[in-house]
Amino acid sequence: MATLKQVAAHAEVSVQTVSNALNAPHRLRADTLERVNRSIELLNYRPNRNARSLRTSAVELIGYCVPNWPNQTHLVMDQFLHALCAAAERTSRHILLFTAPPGVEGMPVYDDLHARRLVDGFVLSQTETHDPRHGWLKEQKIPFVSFGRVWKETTQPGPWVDVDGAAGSALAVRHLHETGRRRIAFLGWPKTSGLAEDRLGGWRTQCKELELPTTGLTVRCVEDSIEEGARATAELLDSGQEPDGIVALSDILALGALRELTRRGLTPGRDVGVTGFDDSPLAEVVSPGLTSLKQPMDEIAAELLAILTAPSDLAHLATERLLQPELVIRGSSASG
Amino acid sequence: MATLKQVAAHAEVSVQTVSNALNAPHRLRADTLERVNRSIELLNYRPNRNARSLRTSAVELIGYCVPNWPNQTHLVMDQFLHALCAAAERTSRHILLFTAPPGVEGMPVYDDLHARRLVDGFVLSQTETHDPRHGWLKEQKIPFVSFGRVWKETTQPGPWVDVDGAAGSALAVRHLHETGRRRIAFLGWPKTSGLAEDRLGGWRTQCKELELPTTGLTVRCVEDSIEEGARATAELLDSGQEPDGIVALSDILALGALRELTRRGLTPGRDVGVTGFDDSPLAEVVSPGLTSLKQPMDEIAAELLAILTAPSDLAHLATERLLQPELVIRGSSASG
DNA sequence: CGGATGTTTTTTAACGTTCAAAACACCCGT
DNA sequence: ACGGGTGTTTTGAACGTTAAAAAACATCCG
Repeated sequence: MATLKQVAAHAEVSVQTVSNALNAPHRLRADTLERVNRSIELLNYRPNRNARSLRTSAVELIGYCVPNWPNQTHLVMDQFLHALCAAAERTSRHILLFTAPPGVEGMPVYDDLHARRLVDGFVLSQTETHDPRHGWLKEQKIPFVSFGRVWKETTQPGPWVDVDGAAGSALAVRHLHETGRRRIAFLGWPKTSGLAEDRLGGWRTQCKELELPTTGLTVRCVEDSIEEGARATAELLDSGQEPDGIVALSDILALGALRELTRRGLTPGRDVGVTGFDDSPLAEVVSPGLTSLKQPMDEIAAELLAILTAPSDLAHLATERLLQPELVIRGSSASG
Repeated sequence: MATLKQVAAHAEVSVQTVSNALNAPHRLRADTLERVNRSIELLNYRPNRNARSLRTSAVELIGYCVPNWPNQTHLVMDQFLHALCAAAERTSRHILLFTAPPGVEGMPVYDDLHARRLVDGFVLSQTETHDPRHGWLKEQKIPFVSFGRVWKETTQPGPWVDVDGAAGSALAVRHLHETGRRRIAFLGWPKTSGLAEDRLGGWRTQCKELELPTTGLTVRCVEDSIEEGARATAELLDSGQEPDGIVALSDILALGALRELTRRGLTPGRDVGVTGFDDSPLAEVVSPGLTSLKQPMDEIAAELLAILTAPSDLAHLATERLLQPELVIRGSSASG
């Protein structure tokens, strides 16, 4: 494995000159640069990242804790990871995975990774209502950025990127309204989830704006399962509210809605329009296809990395980014 | 951030002694060790991994290419990653993610990561029929281990760990047989997939052994979707073969089967037993729950890491490990 | 007490890179 | 011819660690 020294010897220049050829080529005379580059090419030289990191004390690795507790966002985690990786690579960084217990128990792990210089900073996701990580990391002055707001806190420590769930629900409501629905229900989760409240709020606001009814049109599901979505839908259909549209808080719940509708001989998309959230692989694979709100993963990842890798003198700018989801329309909400 | 030097000064020993306290404590006199450890504790010292890696030329990072092409195993990717991470950490290693184009196009990326010393080696997954990576990496003498065999090759370059798909199918068939089914069908994929042939073979062999019929009881689905699974199931039901059990090659296809059965007024689990593959999160969340073959992720990850981190003098031992899937029984195969 | 033996600790020299400063080369105007 | 600038290249030191060798220190035994 060639080193700078060997390249330098081959090109008959000093070691530093080769280093400059790579990191500050404008400093070299054109002919020297070319000669050095030829030697680099010829010897198939690649800089040793450990030596570089030791010297510059920047490892260009970003830690991401791979979640293991069961959760709704798992179905799109691979999309997120891929986007995150790709975005990192665009700034010549990489993602380092690790596991940590949830909550404050996990903090030593974050601390350790940073202290041993395995990572420069962290991307947090799976943000929870009283997530202790943000405050702790900020206090330790460890760089991080959060995918997802810490809900119910008036001001959140540190930078974040999130998707506007309220706007997403509103988008779904408008779409169902445009396709002729007038009694649009919402399948949600208990109040404890900030995410759920956000999406619910968007549904309510948009319904009000369009002068659509909301009372009796919301059901809270106790867990994120197809079964529970079906049960909630049944409850809705039996309540006499006669919904002709259903905005579900997750694709899984929406799948439950589809199943219950089908079971009752109703045709999703024709009789009742249904939308889900997150545009998981399932949405495409189910029949009729499930209309769903796609999170702009590439944009999210790009923003996360932009914030994390911003030079520290700009670190105060634009550290809170609320991105818009996109409605992917499929058969489940075909014109009614 | 404390360094060895500072700890050494504090404990009034040489730098090397502190290093030894961490890497070869048996070499120190008990009282010295204790004194050094106190200083380490007090100064909250953590070794700088870059400096260590530079010196020892081992980074203790393992590369894993995050797949982006649509594929059946995505639904359990998060489980796999979590298991892999945890296994890596048990040997004080970590997983580094990267993206690369599929096939031979991606080889420069692997090469680069290794040459720049970002990783010690690789875990490959998403193994394809004519996967060029294995041969290439072996030729380059870059350490790797494959999750999944390269199919249709008599001898595969390099070590691998895989799950015995044939045994899995056989397990499903035996289970359906034990619960009273006698006409067990198989929902598969086209012949081009080695994985599909493996699982199909297991079904056929086990059926023969139990003297169950096989002719006319297999359908090949052209893609891995619920729709296609339902279509195939319909085809099966219309063929006059009257299957009372269905072994599906994936959870998604099995879901299609469940849907088609329900649509026809048949009760999955009572009238027809259905099993899927991979025990994705869906299997649990659907109703009735889907009986499915769980891949032993923790064991897989542990084996992958054991092979990858084996001292090179043992590298020839046990580098091919075929693990057994486990049948997770749920409502879809309740006693007939 | 002197040496042999074994244990513990220190010294020296790397690993491969980049930073800061110094050295060198060249051109220009006076 | 000389001082000053500008552009290019080299020198020396440092980043924090560990391997190998050397040195220092104990211990034991005859």
